Amino acid sequence: MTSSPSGRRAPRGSLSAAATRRVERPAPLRQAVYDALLELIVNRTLAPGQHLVEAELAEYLGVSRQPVREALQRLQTDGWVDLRPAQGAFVHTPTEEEADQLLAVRSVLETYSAKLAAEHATASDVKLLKKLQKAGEEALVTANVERLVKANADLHAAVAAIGRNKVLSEMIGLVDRRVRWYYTPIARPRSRDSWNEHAELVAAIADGDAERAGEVMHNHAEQTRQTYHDRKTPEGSTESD
Amino acid sequence: MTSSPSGRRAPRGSLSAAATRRVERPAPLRQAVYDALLELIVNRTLAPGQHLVEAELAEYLGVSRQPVREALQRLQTDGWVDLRPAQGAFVHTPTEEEADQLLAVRSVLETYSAKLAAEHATASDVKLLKKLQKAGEEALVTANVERLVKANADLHAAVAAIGRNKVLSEMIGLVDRRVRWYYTPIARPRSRDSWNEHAELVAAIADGDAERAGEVMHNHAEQTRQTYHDRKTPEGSTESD
DNA sequence: GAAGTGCTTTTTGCATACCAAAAGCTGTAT
DNA sequence: ATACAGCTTTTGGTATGCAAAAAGCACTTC
Repeated sequence: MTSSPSGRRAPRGSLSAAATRRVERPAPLRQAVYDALLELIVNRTLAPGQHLVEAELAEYLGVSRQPVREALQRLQTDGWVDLRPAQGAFVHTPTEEEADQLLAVRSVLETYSAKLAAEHATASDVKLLKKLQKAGEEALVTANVERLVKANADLHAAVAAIGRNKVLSEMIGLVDRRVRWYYTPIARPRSRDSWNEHAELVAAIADGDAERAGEVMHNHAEQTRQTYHDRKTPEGSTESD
Repeated sequence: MTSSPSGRRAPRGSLSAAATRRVERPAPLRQAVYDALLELIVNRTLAPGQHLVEAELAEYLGVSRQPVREALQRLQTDGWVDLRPAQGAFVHTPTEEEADQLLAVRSVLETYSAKLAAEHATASDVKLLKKLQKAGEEALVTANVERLVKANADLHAAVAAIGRNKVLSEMIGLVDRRVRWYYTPIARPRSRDSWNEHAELVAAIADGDAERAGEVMHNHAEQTRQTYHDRKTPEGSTESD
C-alpha cells in the first residue's frame, strides 16, 4: 500500500524554478471529451440532428459514460447539442432564425468590444493586431479557407482581449464559435472585403478612436450578417469540403 | 426533414384530451438540484468562497452524487461556482472588477434589447409592460426590497422577450441574475429614480421609438453601474482609474 | 519551541455495475 | 393491412469501488 518513495513531490521550499509552470494539470477528462466532441461537431463529422449515444461515444473515445455525459451537458448549455429529456443528445440543428439572432448579438458585443479595445490598446497591443492583420492577408492570397477562418477568429479574439473585459471576451468567444460554425461553409467570397474592414478597424484602434472603431466593427458585423442572408437561399447545396 | 407531411407521430390512441398537457415531465433531477443550489447561493445560505462537498450536498438533498456533480458543473459554466481541478466546488466570490464588467455587458445587451423591443412591440406587449410598471411602482410604495427586485427583473425580462431574440434574452437572463446577486444588497436608494426611468422606457417602446428606447435604457443601466461604484467606495478607495 | 517531515484522511474524478422508466422497433393476431 | 403486445435500446439515476491529489495532522528533529 504505502509503497515506494514515490512521494518525491516537487520541493515545497525554495521553489527555485517553480515559477516557470504549474507542473502538469491533472487534465480533467470531461474537458478533453468536450473538446473532442466539439471538434467532431464543428467539422461536421457528427452531423446536425444526429443522435449521440453515450455508450457509443464512450467506447469510441475509450472512456466511461460518465465523462461523456458531463461533456454532453456542457455542450448543451453552450448550444451545440440538444438534450431531449428522455432520449439523449442530438447535434443541434441551427435554424435561420437562430443564426440571425446570433449574428445580431455578435454584432452588438463586437461593437462594444471594439470600442473598449480602442480605449485600452497599448503600443504592443497594436503591434499584435497588425501582426494578425498581416497573417490574415497572407492567408487571403493563399486562399486557404481554414487558415482564413482561424486568422479571422484570432483577430477578433485579440480585439476582445485588448478590451480588458473578461466577461465580454468569454461571451464573444462562445457566440463567435457558433456563428463561425454556421458561416464557414459560405465564407469565401467576402474575405477580401472583410480584411479591408479589419485593416480599418485596426487603424481606428491604433488611433484610440473608440467611436470610429465601434462604427467600423458594427458595419463589419452587419456586412457579415447581410452576406449570410444573401447567400443562404441558393439551393440546398451541401458543399462541405 | 421533419417536414414530412405524413406526420407519423405515433397515434397510440386517438389522443383524446392529450393536447392539454404534455403529460408529466420526467423532471430531470439535475435541474432540480441546480435550482436548489442556485437558490441557496443567491440567498447567501451558501456563502461566497464556501467549499461545496458533493457528498454533503447529495445527502442534504437526498440524491446521489451524480446529479449533484452535474448541477455543480453547470453552475460553474454559468459563473456561480468555481470548480478547482482536484478540490471541488467553491461558491464564486465576485470581485469588483468582475461586477463592473458584468454591468458593462449588461448595459450593451439591454440597450440593444430595448431597441428591439421598440421595433417589435405590439399593443398587447405595451399593455403588459404598463402592467409590470404599475406593479413595480406599487412595490415601491411598500418598500419591499424583494418585491422590488422581482418587479425589476420581470420588467427587464419582458422587454427582452418583446425583442423576439431568444439568444439575446437568454444571455440577458444569465447576466442579469448575476448582476442582481451582486447588486441586491445595495439596491435601496435608487429605486425611485430607477422606476421613473422605467416609465420613460416603456413610453419610448410604446411609441416605437427605438433610438430613444435604446438611449433611455443605456442611461438607466449606466446609472445602475454608477450607483454600484459610488456605493462601494465608502472611504478612501484605491480607484484604479 | 519551531520547523520540517511523513502519514492519514478527505475528496474528487472516473470506472463499473445495475435498475427503472421511456421511447422506439418488431412481430403477430385479427 | 392495423392495432396491439412485447422486446430492445437508451437514458437517468443509484450504489460502489478505487486511484490520485490536496489538506490536515502528528511526529520527529534540531
